[in-house]
Amino acid sequence: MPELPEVETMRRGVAAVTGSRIVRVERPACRKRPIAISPRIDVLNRRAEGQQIVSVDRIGKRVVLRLERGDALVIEPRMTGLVLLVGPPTTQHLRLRIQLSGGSTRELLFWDRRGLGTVRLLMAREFDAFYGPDRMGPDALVIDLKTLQSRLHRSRRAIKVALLDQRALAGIGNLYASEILHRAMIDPRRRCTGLNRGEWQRLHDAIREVLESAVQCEGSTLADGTYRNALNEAGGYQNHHRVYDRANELCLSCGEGVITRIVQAQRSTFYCRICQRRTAAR
DNA sequence: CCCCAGTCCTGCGGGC
DNA sequence: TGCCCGCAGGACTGGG
Repeated sequence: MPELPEVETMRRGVAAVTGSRIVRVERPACRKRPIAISPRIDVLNRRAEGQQIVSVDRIGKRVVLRLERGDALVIEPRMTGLVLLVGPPTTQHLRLRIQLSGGSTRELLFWDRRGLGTVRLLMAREFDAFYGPDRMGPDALVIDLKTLQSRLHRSRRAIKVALLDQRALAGIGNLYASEILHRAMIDPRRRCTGLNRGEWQRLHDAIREVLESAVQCEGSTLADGTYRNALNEAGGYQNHHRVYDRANELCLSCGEGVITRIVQAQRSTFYCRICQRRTAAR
């Protein structure tokens, strides 16, 4: 679930580790199947030990700790992962403990209930193979209209599906894709090729507006309560959701349309049949 | 190029 | 009451 706003909140929450040094990275004893860590933890430690963290960045939906020798420790929370500075929600799902020195923070934690998250230490020359421009599009928070349009307008896919393509633009996931298209008043089933100039403009505005508000609210904590910021506090943007997980409820914008749930590319899409009326272009 | 189905994983809730 | 099954969707892979 963590998408751009949640991961950006995590990044900001742990940015204070900048300047600290990595003492040791360890996997706490955990009855669950271990998450994917590369390279092996002993090799990772040999490379990372003693290195200073020079910045905490975000690339798409990942938190990136840049190290002084050019390495990058990339944390990918996927569905249920959290990057934390304080005690985790449960000890049994604590996956990684990064011990630090030289700053105000003693340790940085990675917690993940489902264990789909990954952690990898990449050397500078490896980085682009994983997260270079061939693999990751421009960040959704800063992409400009022309770039957005040029990256998507030739695609024959439905716009909702295309927005999830991290090579086209990075950061949007299933929840925000529905919210963005509702704000832009575009039917999620429309093909990219059929969108007109005004619709691209509305889409670009909506991407910016939805993601910026969600970042301000520190992300969305859904009913399962999993997502938390670095201090284990819930986000607030769930109170601003207009369509996500609201199937069969009335649209909060027009007050008449019923929110419909459909499945696209094996994922739920929510939209208002009235606000997001399909046009002839399909 | 694009699309789809399968894979990983855990906790929850519906149905019987 | 208890158990099974399907679902949630991040990213990736293999096949058409």
